[in-house]
Amino acid sequence: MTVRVRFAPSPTGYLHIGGARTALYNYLYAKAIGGTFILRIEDTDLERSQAEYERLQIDDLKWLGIHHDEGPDKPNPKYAPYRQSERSEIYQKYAQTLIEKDLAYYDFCTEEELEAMKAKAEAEGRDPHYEGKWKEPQFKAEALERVKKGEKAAIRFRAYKKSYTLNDKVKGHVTYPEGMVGDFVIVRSNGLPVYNYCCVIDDMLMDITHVIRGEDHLNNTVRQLMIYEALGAKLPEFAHVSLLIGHDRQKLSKRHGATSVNLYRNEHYLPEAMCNYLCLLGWSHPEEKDIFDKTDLFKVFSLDRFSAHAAMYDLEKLKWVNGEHVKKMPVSDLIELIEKEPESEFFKKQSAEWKNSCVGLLTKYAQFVTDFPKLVNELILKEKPEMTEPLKEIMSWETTPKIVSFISAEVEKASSEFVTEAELNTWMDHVKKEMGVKGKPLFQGVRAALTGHDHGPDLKFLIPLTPVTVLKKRVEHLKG
RNA sequence: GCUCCCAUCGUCUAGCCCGGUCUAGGACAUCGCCUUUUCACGGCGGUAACAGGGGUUCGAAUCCCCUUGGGAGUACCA
Repeated sequence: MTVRVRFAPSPTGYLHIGGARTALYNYLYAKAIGGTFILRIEDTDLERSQAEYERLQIDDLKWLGIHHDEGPDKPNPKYAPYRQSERSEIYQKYAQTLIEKDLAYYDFCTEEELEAMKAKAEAEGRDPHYEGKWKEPQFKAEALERVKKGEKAAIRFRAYKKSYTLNDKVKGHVTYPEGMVGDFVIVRSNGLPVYNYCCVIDDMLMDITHVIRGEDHLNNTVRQLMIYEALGAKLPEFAHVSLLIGHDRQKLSKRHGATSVNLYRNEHYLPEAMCNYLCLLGWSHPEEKDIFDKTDLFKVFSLDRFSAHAAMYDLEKLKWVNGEHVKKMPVSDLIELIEKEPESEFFKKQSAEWKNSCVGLLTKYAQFVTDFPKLVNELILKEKPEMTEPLKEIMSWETTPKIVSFISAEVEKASSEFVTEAELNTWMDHVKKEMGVKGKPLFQGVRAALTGHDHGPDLKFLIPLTPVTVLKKRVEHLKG
């Protein structure tokens, strides 16, 4: 039997970091084992669901390189449709069967009655389980009659009075004691089914073999276990992955800042880096690697390397992972990405040789693709760098003004667009031999004259990348 | 409140299932050193953890119990 896994988001907002991680785990498992990855849309909460979010989430998934084999846009006739809002008849049909078998019943209680019941139970120290009259068999005929007349009623599942044990792939044996949940609603009075119910119907009908999802569903699983039992359906394997938490150790949510994938996408993080980092939160590589790509994961991903405790989302490490992926990327790919960045007009106009050399030099300093245009602007194109304290210090040395006027004259003489490394060496040699300056005053002086900075990348690579026109302006600026 | 889950460096984690090889390994961050005629890059190294208490055992990070702490769920949300 082939493995079938699913990611089932609710289109109530942007794709969340945590959702992306869950989707990734499902996707990786399917790929690693030769299974099928299904995307199902859980839009039964009509008030909060929006079609636009479905599109946006699928788009973010695509960006991350998490591609589904089946879904609303790629239906397999055997399992379609993939939106819960389009599966109402199916849920209704099964609900009817459950009622016929007395495994569920209609409930006409109003919200107020329910709340009163709950308050009373709490006051008496009992679990707030449903104790309305409609669960009694003698009211079944009346209920059926009222429904036939068109009266609205919720459908409630008759919870089994027994304990359950789940053998979870991450948590091990989880025991749900008897009476943990009371009779719960599976279909709302407006006719729409509820998550814990349609989730089971769909997983059953879609032949889902492994349910990989967040730990926030762990307690709910007992309800689902009951429905599986009532339906006589085969249980899938469950893997409840630990939650992602923020710096306050609370479940990661909007108030923790950037938690939606599109934000990182907008900031031009590399999708491979996002996947790499997300995968690392709660899962470990068998060889203890920190940096890897999907091709590697397809070979080694398995469900037995999850950690059971929550993982704190740490932007610092994400940034580092992104930097590692930037460094790993082929130069030609990197150039292509840099050219898509805003403010890279100058970069685009340069020769292939210049670009290669530039990327080769700046990669060490860049953690993001967006850093390249910034570094080019700062290190190569800036004509009037600020007079910083360390720079003032260098200017105060008695040798520096002499170096500056020498360099100034040389730069004025230069006729080509760029200075070559050989030319730069000649200048350095001159300062060294004719002016008798060496060591720190030599290098720092030349650096100050040509870059207007006290630090930065190696001069012999940096200066040949800098237009002579810029060099001229810098020396002028420094002298003035 | 009740129920469930969890507990190794500041953070992500390896080790735990199958006790000894763990004076607990790696990574991020942090600090220091080296190299570099400058500045970097880089290299090397340091600080830093088995929540606490009981058992079991010749021996426990690893098995059991309790305490504490954290998280989640407890909806006609998903």
